[in-house]
Amino acid sequence: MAKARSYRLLCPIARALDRIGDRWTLLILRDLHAGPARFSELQRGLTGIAANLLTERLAKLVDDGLARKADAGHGATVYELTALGKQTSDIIFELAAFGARFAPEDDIVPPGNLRTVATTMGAAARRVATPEMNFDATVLVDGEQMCLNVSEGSADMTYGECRAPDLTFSTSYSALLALTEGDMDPDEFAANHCSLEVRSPGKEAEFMELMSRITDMLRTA
Amino acid sequence: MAKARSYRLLCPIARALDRIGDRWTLLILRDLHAGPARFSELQRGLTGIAANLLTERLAKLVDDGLARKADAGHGATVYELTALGKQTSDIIFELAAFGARFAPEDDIVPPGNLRTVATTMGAAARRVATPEMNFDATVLVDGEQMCLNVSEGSADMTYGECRAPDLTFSTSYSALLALTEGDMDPDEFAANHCSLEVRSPGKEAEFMELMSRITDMLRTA
DNA sequence: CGGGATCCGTTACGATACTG
DNA sequence: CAGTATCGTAACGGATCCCG
Repeated sequence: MAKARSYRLLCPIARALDRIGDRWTLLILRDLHAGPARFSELQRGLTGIAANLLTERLAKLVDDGLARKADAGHGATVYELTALGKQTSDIIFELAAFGARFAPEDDIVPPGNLRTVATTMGAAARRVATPEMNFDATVLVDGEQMCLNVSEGSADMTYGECRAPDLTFSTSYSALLALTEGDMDPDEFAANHCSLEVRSPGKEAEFMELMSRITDMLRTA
Repeated sequence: MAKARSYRLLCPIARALDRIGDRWTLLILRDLHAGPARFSELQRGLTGIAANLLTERLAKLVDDGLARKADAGHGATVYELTALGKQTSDIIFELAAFGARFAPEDDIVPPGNLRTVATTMGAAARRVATPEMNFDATVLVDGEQMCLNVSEGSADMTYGECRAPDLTFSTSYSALLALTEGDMDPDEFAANHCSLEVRSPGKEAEFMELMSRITDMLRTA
């Protein structure tokens, strides 16, 4: 592997950046935080990353112990975070919270999948979940399925199917964006831009409370 | 200004990285978090950044509203963070906390000044200060002076002189490193590798408690 | 078809030299 | 002191090809 450009400075921030500061690396981590993913799935979510760069970045992440290759059956391999890699969650969240302060530019391109949404909401949920909250929910955004598990003050959001959800929440990406950018108020969102199918009665209050805290936290300042 | 490489993705993390994700930018912010700095002071702290890159990055930070040029008197100009730029403090801290998990490599170069120490300790202090703590301290590391202000649960650490410190704390960078890397235990540090000169009696307990919390938080895992 | 490797034009970086 | 100018080198981005 080519010895990448590195700061090699005696500073913890520089040491962190030597591992995750390269172009694309943090966005790859972002998608991996939504759960294990195949090469092509990552490539799709990162709209426009060159294949060789994705290869190179993944190799470095594996080499540094932040990710690993795993067998997903059927001869397919997936990349997933190691325990060390998962510790980047707070960095990812702080970046998302800071980035949420800026309105999107005009000529932006939407990501090829919504792993970014799962990661951002999951990291936010981890910050605002209370010990009393306890549920599993399917979250559908534009038909893409994610699974939110909350228990004992901890939260985890994965891109993909949910096994035994207490409820299913559906909405659209554009409505979520309008909500966090302050272009739509929460009542309007709750009334006309999402739907809730409850399987375990009583859980919907917990869920909506969490959603409200998440969007508060990610609102454009 | 050359239109820099940018992700232009519909994702808050990408929006953040479009502003602060370029090489060197986060390290420049790191040094600016220690207080206003002149061009040459930044250049020294970043050991080896090319002058044109520093120029370019500073221009972009100013353009994006994270920093500004200010008059420091005597015809000197300094760069300083804006309110928006100060909001990167949590990102910086999370990077430092993550980077602290890795031991320094062998062939690293020490920074030209200790602004990195001021920033890292300041960001950590902001996380662990309690509302009961209230003091101003001069911190001397290898003779470089920094000023730590703590009041009402908030904390701020600036590189430079302190006006009316309640106490003066002296130590060396190598001792601090050994402490956070677990190569020296806190008692040994307190006994033989630092000294404390107290001006306002009673404040030293608060200070040492804060120091202990900071090093706990930054200890290599 | 998924998971890369290889090639090549373009852009950014890094070092040094130079200027107001 | 605070940058600008220049230029060789390394990284990126897009495309194409390879292999199971």
